[in-house]
Amino acid sequence: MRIRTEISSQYIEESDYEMAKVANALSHPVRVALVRYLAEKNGGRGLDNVTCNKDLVNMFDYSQSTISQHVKILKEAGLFVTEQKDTFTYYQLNDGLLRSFSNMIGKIRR
Amino acid sequence: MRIRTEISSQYIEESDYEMAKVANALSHPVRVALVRYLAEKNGGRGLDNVTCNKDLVNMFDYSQSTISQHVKILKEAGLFVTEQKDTFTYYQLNDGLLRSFSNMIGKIRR
DNA sequence: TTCGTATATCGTAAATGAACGATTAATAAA
DNA sequence: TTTATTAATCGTTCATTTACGATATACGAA
Repeated sequence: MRIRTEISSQYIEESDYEMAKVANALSHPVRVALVRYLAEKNGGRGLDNVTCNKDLVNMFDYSQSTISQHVKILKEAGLFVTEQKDTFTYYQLNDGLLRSFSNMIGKIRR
Repeated sequence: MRIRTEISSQYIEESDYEMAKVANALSHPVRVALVRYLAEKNGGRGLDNVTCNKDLVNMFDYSQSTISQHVKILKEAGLFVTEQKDTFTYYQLNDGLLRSFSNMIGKIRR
């Protein structure tokens, strides 16, 4: 996402930037699948059911570094939150942001 | 959106590609604003109330060619539909796709 | 300590994206 | 016919993205 900052249109709102940020995180099929996988795996419960990086690498035919980078993008957008445990990094989906994103779409539509 | 096609993960689904395609179209704040503008301007009524390219160029501080390119991306994703009338190109929002996109998010969340 | 495992990060190549001015094509107005 | 307007497209420049292998770090196990 490369955005011009010098001149800002009077019409573009802060919420447009927020929406674009989340949409950007979801703009690659692997990242959509990663989100879906986490949503299917953990229903918002404790860490027992949460997925670590290794799981994701095994799940997708991409290298470890590529998965790590996709996860980083999801984290930076706020869709993934992480928790460290020994050498493992556990991921959880930020369902609140996903809901908020959905609400933003709804707001545009009505 | 640049995607590897040779090796396809067993986990990535067709719907992930569809979601990514729409998300990609919404991954720039100007395009989000364009969608919002059309949604606000036309409530799905006739062409009288629909917006042409010139309107958009006046609304946003971007060059005509840049707006045209953003519109093209929205059209290719299916979010904008167009109708020609004289030298004017009128745009309308494909609300059905926006709703369907929202539904896909809902499907992931539950 | 040494080895293996787990992840993040670096560096890189190729592809794509963003923004613009200039050009083109098509119609309307003069 | 000439001129102006609308909007798409071309060509260019520069930034970012994607994917990977290699490296670095950090911890646990042997």
